[in-house]
Amino acid sequence: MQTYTIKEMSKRFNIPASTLRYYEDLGLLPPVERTSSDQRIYTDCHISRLTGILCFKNTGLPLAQIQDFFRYEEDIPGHMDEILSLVTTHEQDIKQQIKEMKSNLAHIQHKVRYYNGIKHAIETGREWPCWEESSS
Amino acid sequence: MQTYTIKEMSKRFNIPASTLRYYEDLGLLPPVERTSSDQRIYTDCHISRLTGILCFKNTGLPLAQIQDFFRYEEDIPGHMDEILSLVTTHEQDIKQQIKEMKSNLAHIQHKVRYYNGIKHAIETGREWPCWEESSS
DNA sequence: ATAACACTTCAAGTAAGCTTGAAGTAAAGA
DNA sequence: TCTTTACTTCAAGCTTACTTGAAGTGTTAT
Repeated sequence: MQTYTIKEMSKRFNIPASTLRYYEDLGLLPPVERTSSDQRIYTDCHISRLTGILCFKNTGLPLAQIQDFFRYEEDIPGHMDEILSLVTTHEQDIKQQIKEMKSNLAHIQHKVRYYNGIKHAIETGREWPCWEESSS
Repeated sequence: MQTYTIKEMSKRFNIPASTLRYYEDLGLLPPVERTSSDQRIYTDCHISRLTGILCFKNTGLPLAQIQDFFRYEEDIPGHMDEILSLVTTHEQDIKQQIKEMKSNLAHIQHKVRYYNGIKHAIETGREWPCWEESSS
């Protein structure tokens, strides 16, 4: 069975070892085995759990709700409604976030074009280009 | 000239009045005029500034960098490089965020389908549907 | 006029999510 | 063997972004 040290996990997921310990303290990660000298030994089950955690976390779900999700998952039939409510709500939330992101991206891109226009005008010593307005 | 009370601004942008005062303290909002009894009078310039702030903030730019941006904007020719670096960096950042969001959305949607499958199996009293695997 | 409510300042408090430091143990290389 | 390096725990500290509370002033409704 494949195992991983805390350092390997840290590199693989690009998060500090301290954060891995913190998540374990919170109960977000399932119990981690130890070597005789108390060093953590992670397995593929931690890999997949951490992947799940980061998928939720990176889309803005608070750690407390991520915790809820994995607690519900211990007894799926007993928590069907909570689980489905959590994931479908979060699905809608992500869709909304993407929409807003795209709209905001358009605004930022407008600014990029605007300032590039000014920069070009300054460099070529020409007059202020009046064909575009301030964006902020 | 159109003016707005703090309450109107609060409703319009759906942020508490205390946050508007806080942004003003930080210098994120340009100086706000007052009535004889010291109540804030916002104008369209605050509307557009706040729109800009929220566009940055909602895409994850920290308030400190938003502050930088608006300080740079006071003297655009003197800060061309900083401004362009800030906005283009942030543009790339948002694009990356959207990409990751979409990928994470796909994962969450997989979970939604997975748990809906289980729910259906439970409700119809049928056996566990083996055609789909755990997703977390 | 008097109560209720909205606004003001300013300092202190809160919440989330880590991060750091001290003090100790253990393995690995010169 | 000695030193460097990596890990350990646990509590305390930090950062960001607000939020709340106290104490006071002003405005509005009955």
